[in-house]
Amino acid sequence: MKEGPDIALLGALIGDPARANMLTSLMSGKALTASELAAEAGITPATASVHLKKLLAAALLRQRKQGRHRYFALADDEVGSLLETLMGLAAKRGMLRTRTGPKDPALRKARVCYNHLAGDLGVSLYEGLITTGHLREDDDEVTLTVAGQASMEQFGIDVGALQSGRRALCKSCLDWSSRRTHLAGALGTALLGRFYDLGWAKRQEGSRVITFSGSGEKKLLEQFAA
Amino acid sequence: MKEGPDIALLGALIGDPARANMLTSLMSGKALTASELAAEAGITPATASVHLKKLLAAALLRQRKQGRHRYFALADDEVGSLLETLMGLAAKRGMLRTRTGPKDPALRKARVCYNHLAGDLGVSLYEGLITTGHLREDDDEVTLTVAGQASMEQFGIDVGALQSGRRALCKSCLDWSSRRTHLAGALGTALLGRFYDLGWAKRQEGSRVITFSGSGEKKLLEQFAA
DNA sequence: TTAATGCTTCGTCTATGGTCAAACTATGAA
DNA sequence: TTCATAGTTTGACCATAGACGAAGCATTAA
Repeated sequence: MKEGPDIALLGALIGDPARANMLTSLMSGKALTASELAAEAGITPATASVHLKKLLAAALLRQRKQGRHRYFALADDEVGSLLETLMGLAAKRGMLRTRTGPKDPALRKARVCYNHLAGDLGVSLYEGLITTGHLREDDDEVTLTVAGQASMEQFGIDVGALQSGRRALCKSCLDWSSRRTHLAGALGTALLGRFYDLGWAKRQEGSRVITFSGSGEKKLLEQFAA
Repeated sequence: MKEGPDIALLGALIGDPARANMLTSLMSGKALTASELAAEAGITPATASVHLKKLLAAALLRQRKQGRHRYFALADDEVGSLLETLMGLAAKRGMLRTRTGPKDPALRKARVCYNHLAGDLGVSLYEGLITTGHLREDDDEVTLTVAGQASMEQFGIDVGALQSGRRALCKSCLDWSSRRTHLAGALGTALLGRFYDLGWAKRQEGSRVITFSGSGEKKLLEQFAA
């Protein structure tokens, strides 16, 4: 038996349905209160409190006190990517949650995946960037080409600043609704932010759905998926 | 509650210590038998069997039957990367396993697998026989060529007698230490027997380790892996 | 102060699921 | 054939941990 990191601890943490629901809800990047998370998981506040305590202890979540509320959010991007990886694999294996709820086609079209664009539009964006030569895919590695960098700068994204950070510039992320890949990483986040700034899209309150205006969607496809 | 992939299922699967140990052991890419995995996890074969069944059902592992053994390996690279992500995060969070155990490098070099030679030397032998045209591989079928038969006769092996038996003359066998194939079947057994007879190697008492003399190893490689 | 809300802690209950021994099946060797 | 080894299945046992209600803090508003 070798020594090494204990993945069982992490797995068990994610392996409880209530906690998994909480984590999934937090993948939008938005911070939620303890009560909201309890409702999201379908448990009483008392039980939720126990779960949140464990998630905090493992540093999967961070907490911010604000008045009588406690807001919880994913601890960092790494936790987000781990959850994304898990969802991708679960989707491929056909492991779907059975609990029914409002079926949401909007969620399938465009939503935040942690903090970048996912859904059909996210996939279109990604594939458009590939075919137009802005991105290159080699063996699961995704890189921004010179032409792509120029195009991004022109679109109002400071690629140099993004590259200087610790975070990977480009990363592919498996989309669970369409089972195809979309763009994650610092660039993915920056692009989504720019879409907000330009008024092309905005996030629906308390949901992971992103609503694009008619013209916004059109411009997005023209610009990147032509 | 939204619909989506069920990451709790995956998490719970990885969250059990015994299963986590098995998965971690398989991260080298090597295939291991059910018994070996049981030992790795520190549980009885019965319990291991239950766990392996679950991991197979979730398509986290794939299985290859080989004689009395069942070799298990990670299903694909995606499972591997998920585990790596988990280990990375666990390491960063300071979640470390403490259990330690011995690992035998001699076992890795040369050992008996049933009655034939396995380990690095076994793999070298097999690959040498292929490249020198003594063996031919077609779609998991392994056959001795005419040139190979002559060479074996010259080496002191009565191929005709082996062929008359019920047992298959040549068979490939997956090597767990290098995850490559080596030679099994009647010919594999006969070759190992000849190595013993010639004094090139002998079997260590009460162990699966085979010790080759310096000259024996050299002659083996000269003869078959030149 | 009092009341209301948000959340946590405590005590208890319960069920899920991991564990093993023993019996059984399957494959190979003698 | 008979024996040995590898692995699975079954059934019983039991520990873990997730669930809730009630009570206890903490913060805000009046």
